[in-house]
Amino acid sequence: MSEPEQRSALADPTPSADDRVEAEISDQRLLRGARARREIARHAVDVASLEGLGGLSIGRLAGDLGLSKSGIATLFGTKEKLQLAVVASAGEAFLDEVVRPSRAAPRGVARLRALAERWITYAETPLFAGGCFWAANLADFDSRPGPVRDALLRHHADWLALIAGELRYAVDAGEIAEADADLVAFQLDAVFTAANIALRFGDGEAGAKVRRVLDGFLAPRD
Amino acid sequence: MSEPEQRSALADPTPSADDRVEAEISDQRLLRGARARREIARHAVDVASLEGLGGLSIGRLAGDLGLSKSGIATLFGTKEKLQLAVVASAGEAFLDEVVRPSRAAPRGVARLRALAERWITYAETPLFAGGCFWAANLADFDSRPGPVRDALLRHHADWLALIAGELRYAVDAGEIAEADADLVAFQLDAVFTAANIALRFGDGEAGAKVRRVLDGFLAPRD
DNA sequence: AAAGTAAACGTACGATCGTTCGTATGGATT
DNA sequence: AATCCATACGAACGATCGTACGTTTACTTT
Repeated sequence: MSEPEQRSALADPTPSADDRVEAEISDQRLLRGARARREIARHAVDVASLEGLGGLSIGRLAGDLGLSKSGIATLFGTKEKLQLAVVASAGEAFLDEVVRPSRAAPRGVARLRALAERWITYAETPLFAGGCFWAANLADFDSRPGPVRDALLRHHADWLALIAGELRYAVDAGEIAEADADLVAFQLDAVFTAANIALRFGDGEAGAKVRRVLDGFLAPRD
Repeated sequence: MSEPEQRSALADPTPSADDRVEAEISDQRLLRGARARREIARHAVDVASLEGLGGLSIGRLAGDLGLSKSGIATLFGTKEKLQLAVVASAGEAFLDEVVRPSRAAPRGVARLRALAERWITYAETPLFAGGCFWAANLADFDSRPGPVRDALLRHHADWLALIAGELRYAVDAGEIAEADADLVAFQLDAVFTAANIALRFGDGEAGAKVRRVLDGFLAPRD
């Protein structure tokens, strides 16, 4: 199984993690399974962003994808493992859509703005049919202990750490005034999440609100 | 059916709405039904704050309360009506626990602080076993059109309007510097929601974070 | 006293849930 | 060539879901 480990997927470099994994597979059977798992998980992310991870059902997925219920069941073994695969897939997509592109921008304020713009696009686009996958599921699982909750929490912590890190960089570089990076990151994430919900409820100004809040925090120091 | 109407329950005065309704009932049968409905809905709020409104099941409630499934079904007619009753009950509880007590404080900054303190207690206390009922369910239903979504949205809009109103008062009274009340309300609500999730994930400092953010917004003008 | 109505229950329905078993197929290993 | 293994399926399982029907009980109305 090699060892992908779990040290902050959001900070990890290297393009497209599971493509690399698939490239190492020589056995055609395992490759087929890996592809099938990936495709199923990707569709499941859409469903879960709409109905929630808890509302996911194997039968629903089978119907959507024209597969058999038992086929999906054998591929993932158990529903919880399916949910974990869905979380991992959503993490990959988030990495590709939001985090990685922002690395083109220089660290600090510029990268924070890039992250925000990417995030707004990510939340507005029906990439995930139901909006932000994390916002939809963190609340669902916050009172439901288990591996799925842990995985969601881990991603959230990584995301907060990513924002706080850029904020600290911006402070150290003198781009913005001294500030409690963790608290500001907390606020920014809160605004992201609230904007996602506002978007889902038809508030077309949600993106603009995010930009205005961000402007407030990233004002040049004097 | 008299006419309770729906003009911003959060702004409405008068103590304890459904007690008043019950007082007007002379028919013992209807009174019994009203009481039963109320008790079921109250327990369902707890369950829904834990598992979500979507995860609510009549059978589960029947088991918890020692009633029959069909008994509950007849009392509410349909599951959607049950969900609406649960939303209404949660609104009443929120009104009693957070909004009404804060009216003891004078309008403006003082009342905002009172609201925040009340909210922190409300989120920390296992009044609702799973934390903030609204935070748990707004995300669930944001992509699920229907009366339940509308009811949740209505409450959320009332809540935002309540905060924004106090902010405007504080600005007009010269307590705080000029600010976009709607945007600040948006941010405060976002922080409340994020703090609720943080609390659910064991972050003991969530309450402190809310206070620090609030302090930032309520700093005296100059 | 008779008729009517709402609450509460038991039972049953069709549907869907997650999971398991047996089996067939095709690639890998020996 | 024979053996092993992972994918994929059909079928079936026990459980639970929301809902509907019929009946009993208690209270109100006529």
